[in-house]
Amino acid sequence: MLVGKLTIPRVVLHVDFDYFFAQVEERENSAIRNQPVVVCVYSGRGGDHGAVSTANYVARKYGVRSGMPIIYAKKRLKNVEAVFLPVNRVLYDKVSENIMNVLCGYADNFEQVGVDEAFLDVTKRVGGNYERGQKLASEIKKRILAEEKITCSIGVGPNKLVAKIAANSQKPNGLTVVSPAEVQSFLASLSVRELVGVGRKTEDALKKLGIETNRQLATYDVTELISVFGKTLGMYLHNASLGVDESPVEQRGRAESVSRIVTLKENTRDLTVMMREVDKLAKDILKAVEQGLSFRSISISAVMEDLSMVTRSKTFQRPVENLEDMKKAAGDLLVQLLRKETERLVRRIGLKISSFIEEKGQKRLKDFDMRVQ
DNA sequence: GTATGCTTTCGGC
DNA sequence: TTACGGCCGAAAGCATAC
Repeated sequence: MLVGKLTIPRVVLHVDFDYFFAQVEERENSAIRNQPVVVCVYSGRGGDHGAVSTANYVARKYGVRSGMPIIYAKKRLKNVEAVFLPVNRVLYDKVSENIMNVLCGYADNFEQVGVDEAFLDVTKRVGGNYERGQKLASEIKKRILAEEKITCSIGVGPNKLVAKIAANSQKPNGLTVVSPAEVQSFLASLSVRELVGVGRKTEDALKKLGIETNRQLATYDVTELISVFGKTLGMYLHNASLGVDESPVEQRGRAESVSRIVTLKENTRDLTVMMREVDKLAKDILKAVEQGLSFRSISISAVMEDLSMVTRSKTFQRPVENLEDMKKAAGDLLVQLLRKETERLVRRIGLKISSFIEEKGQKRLKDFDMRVQ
């Protein structure tokens, strides 16, 4: 108890850019502000084939959602003057970079998550004070609006888990502060599904124990949880339900995987046609991977005509050396996959690499440098 | 048993 | 009535190691 009083609580911010891609488009053309704006990924099949990436809140009012087929969104907006735009990743990435640079300047520790989210540990600069934390969050919102004309939603809490749930609780343009004293009552009534680490299966398993809310999870016997979910997940669930999360805010390293996927011109089972695409994907992936980095895992995925996805992957003992080896492995996996999938046609084809390792020469040099210092 | 690593599928944006 | 991207990391299921 004494320790608790002497320890300064952490102050962590989760910043989430509101309906990011569509908001950037609104910014670029303020005339569309009050109309439904739907940012789309058009596939290579022409017309309105493709899916919705992001929609602004005006469009959401009409039921438009991320991942929805474009044609379906159009139906919902047929009586309204709506704006459909193709994704412009180069632009969004630039805006994201600018904002991330601003955010970075406000943090003791900074962790970017994807293109439109970040965690900031600001404990030191606010002296563990939540009123100052709230002020800082408010200042950050103003600054981002001033510099980049973008609104965001911020959650403030004693750790990443609570900060993220807080940010999610009020959108768009929200600011939600959950001080350490408020954590338990804030979480109590929320579904366990809000916790990072609880997917559909875990949710179902918890439901079987009669647990649906964090309150129920928090009061459930922890040894019982461990006997059902194992030590790691059991302890995690217990702590998370109480808003306890010690994971540090820290800069992420490189991505753990790099993948590309493409929609075929038409559904097929023709290996030659598919390998032509795999060749392009492989080259594209290698271009995107930094020099001196190699990988041990290759995965091929096929989205079938009914949109179900099937994947095959292989992890090698030694790094994959070149494009030829990569294509060979991918081809073997694809053949393997098609031997199992004997009926359905393939609609989309994807390739992924993972299990990255520094190349030997480089690593040794780095280790040596460390040692002589 | 639990931890760890690999494979496959899921889900958020 | 149907309709459907691209990317990432998380989740889940398993096999094997400890």
